[in-house]
Amino acid sequence: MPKGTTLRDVADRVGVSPRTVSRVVNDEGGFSEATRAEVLQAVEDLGYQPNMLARGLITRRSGTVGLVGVDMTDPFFPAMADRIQNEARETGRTMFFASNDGDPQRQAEVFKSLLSHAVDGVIVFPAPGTVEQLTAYARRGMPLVIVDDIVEFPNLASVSFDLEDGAKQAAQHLLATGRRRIGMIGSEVTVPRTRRRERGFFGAFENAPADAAPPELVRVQPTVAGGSNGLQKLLERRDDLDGIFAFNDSMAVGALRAAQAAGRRVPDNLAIVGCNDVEMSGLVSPRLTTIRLDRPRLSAEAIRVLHNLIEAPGSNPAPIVLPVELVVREST
Amino acid sequence: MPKGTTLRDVADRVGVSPRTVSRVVNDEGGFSEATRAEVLQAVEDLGYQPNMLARGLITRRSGTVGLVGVDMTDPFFPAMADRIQNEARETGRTMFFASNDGDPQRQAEVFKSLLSHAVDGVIVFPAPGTVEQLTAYARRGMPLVIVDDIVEFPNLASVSFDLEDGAKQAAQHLLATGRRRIGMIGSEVTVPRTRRRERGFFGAFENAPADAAPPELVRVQPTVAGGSNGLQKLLERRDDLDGIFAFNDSMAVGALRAAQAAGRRVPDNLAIVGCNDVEMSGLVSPRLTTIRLDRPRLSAEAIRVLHNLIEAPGSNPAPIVLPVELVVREST
DNA sequence: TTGACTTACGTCAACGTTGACGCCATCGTT
DNA sequence: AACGATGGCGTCAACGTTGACGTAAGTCAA
Repeated sequence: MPKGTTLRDVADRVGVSPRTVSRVVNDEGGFSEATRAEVLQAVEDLGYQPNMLARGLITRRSGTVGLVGVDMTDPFFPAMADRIQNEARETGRTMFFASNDGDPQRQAEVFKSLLSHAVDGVIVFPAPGTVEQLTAYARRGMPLVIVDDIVEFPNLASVSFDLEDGAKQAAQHLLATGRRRIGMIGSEVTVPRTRRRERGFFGAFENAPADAAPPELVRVQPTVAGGSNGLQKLLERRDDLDGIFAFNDSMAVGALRAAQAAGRRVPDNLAIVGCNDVEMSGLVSPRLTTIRLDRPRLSAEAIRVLHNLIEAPGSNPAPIVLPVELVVREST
Repeated sequence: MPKGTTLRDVADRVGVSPRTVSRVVNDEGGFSEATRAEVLQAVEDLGYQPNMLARGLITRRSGTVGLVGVDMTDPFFPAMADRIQNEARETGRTMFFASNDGDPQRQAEVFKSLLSHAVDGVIVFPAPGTVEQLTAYARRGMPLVIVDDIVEFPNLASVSFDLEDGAKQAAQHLLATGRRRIGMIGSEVTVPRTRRRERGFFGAFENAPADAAPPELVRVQPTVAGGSNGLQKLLERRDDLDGIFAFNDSMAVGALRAAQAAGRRVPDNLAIVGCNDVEMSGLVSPRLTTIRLDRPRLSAEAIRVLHNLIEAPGSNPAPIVLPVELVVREST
């Protein structure tokens, strides 16, 4: 990119020093109304745009934020990106966008490059097992918002859904609707945050009716196929199950299909609760009872706390855990 | 963000000048093997990361590219973003991401900020009627790739699908399968690039069988509802239509629904061809015959030509127009 | 009238890096 | 032995901006 108009060009045209132009452009005060008008006119005439690289070099603020996702093609991710980008624009920042593909190595590369570009802050969906990697960046002074996990650290905020409670609600709902032999199809990817769903699920049985059987758990791949597989495994283990909680909606759909293929009627002799409320869950038949996550709110909170962190470097905000809601549809 | 490790820090530790460290880091040559090893070791030890702001200030290359879309939540957009981001990373660049919401004003703001950040190049899905706005940036020296339109200008490349030919193929297919009273549901948003589909459609009738009726055209909103509406209008105008080409798949789905609601059997007494091959088109019943676009290829070409432009500033590459393919399914 | 304050600027250096250029050994050639 | 070429550095300035500080003129109160 060739040279653009600089403060000096504007200054020369008006007949003041570059410093005065800078003051006007940044509205710092310390100039007369007449000067202000002249400078702004010249800025307009010359099409002056401040050079963020030069500005950032000295202020250590580049006017950028980063969004690091796991996989851009994840269906709900673009919506989040859109919100964050719009919000960033309103505070005069431009958004970097990258994905870590769930790979710690790759995430490290991404963060290196973001650091190189002196981003003002980053919202990240962490790759599995990278909390340490991320806190290291927070320690170096990078304002960071971790989504989907609960972390406490200076310069770092975390925003997540209360899926422990969601899982508990799901299990309680199954119990409350009379199910007594309940299994969970969990994910074989077990990082702390995925464990929480299992914790909530088992927690619901602490004061369960006396005739409730001990809950069952299998762990499979978090996919539709995994869900089918998980249901089969559960039925092999105990073929009189009457209630299922699945780790996510994809797995619930898989379980639903496998149940129907095995001749079970849902919900009559098998109830299924999913988790995540992706669009798919309302389209299958029967429509899936699931845990609804308020994703727009998650985006909004993430941006809000990121801006707070940028304004108050080094602060240590409490983790934000957003409530979730059980949506009862046809599968229970 | 606080101060990080600089060239000077590395230089002091090794006992050379910052200039030498710079040479090693950028592999410019002009240093001994021993020095090189020492420097790289120190870089490693200190966790040195070059400051792209400082580097960009002097080289006028910031190591960033921009991707400007119309609407991030557009279903196929994230896939494109993903490819571009991955490709950019391989050439050591980070990707800015923004949307113009189809609004020229907003697009102008986005470009201003990208210019501020001295992006090395931008791939843009232009907001309607903004070709002039964009060529102005190309003239200022910003390497630009315009997607979905055909533009010739220095410093600017364009990549699009040959939808004129696609529309022609669609109409020819309808004719070849015996349809003789054919209508097109066009878009009421008519910028040059949307007109091309109409041109191709009408072009197919130039050497049509003698018994083919003159083609009909209505223009409606490019949505599912618009498609339904369009079909009704066409049938009011001429209720013996036996073939429809819709501007896009959403409209084709709308037309399909309206046709079924009006008691037509598709394809028996009304054939419908869509355009775009979005996922939806293979899921409706009957599955839609449509024009398939090779979007991964589009992404790849866009990135390729952008890199060419960045390497050869001021060049004026020929517009790239990618072939499209008619996919015959059940609706014809 | 004086001195402290304020307003409206200007000057200078610094941010971290690279381009341009210079310098001193060392080496091979004639 | 003298010479040019080359390798391996270092020095200096510049990129465009802002922080820190200086200063001259004007204002106001005592």
